[in-house]
Amino acid sequence: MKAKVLREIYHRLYTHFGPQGWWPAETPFEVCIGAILTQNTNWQNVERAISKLKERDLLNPQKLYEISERELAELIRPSGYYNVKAKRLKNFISFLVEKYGGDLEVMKRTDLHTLREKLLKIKGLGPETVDSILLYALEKPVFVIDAYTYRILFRHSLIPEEVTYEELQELFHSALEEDVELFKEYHALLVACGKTYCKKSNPLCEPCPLAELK
DNA sequence: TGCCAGGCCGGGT
DNA sequence: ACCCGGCATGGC
Repeated sequence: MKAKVLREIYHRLYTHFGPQGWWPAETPFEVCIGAILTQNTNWQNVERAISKLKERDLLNPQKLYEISERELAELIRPSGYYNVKAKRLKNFISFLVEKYGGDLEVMKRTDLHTLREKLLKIKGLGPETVDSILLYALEKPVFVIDAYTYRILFRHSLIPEEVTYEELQELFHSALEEDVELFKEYHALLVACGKTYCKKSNPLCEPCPLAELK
């Protein structure tokens, strides 16, 4: 029932927006950094911050491990919340360097469920950030839920207002084939739809590519 | 100009 | 177990 609607939404969005080819980053490590920097923040601002790190050739685990938190905060300033985010980046990078030698390939080999639990314990990483890292940097079959996912489904009366992250994620997991590329593309399409139409400032979602869902 | 953006934490009930 | 203020920049 609901599973069919979720597949229908995917096809509608794919037809409307075309392939998204997410995540916009050159390396898996860059995905991790972007996932933290984009917390409640416009992607354009994140790009500025990442450019600063690239300019100085600092976009790798070892360099960011060695740099001071103050200096890091200054570099990522354009992304907003730069003090808290510098701390959050440091927390993640320390974990990566100290437990996995700074190697995402090594991290990738550890059991998915326990890895997710460990990442969630890092201060500053919540479910969306962790799942973005798992899906887009580590290629794990985990569906990412974000504000757009919630808003789009809610506006189409497909979920109750109080639905939790885990419940919503379970909805997608049970409705879809366990396919990393599908999960990546679907989430990216929801973001595209949210940015273009399903905005707070456009409460009626006009013109909505998902109009008259059955 | 004010509102918004691909969250999450910590302190208070 | 919730609820809510705080965190901050840049674009529209």
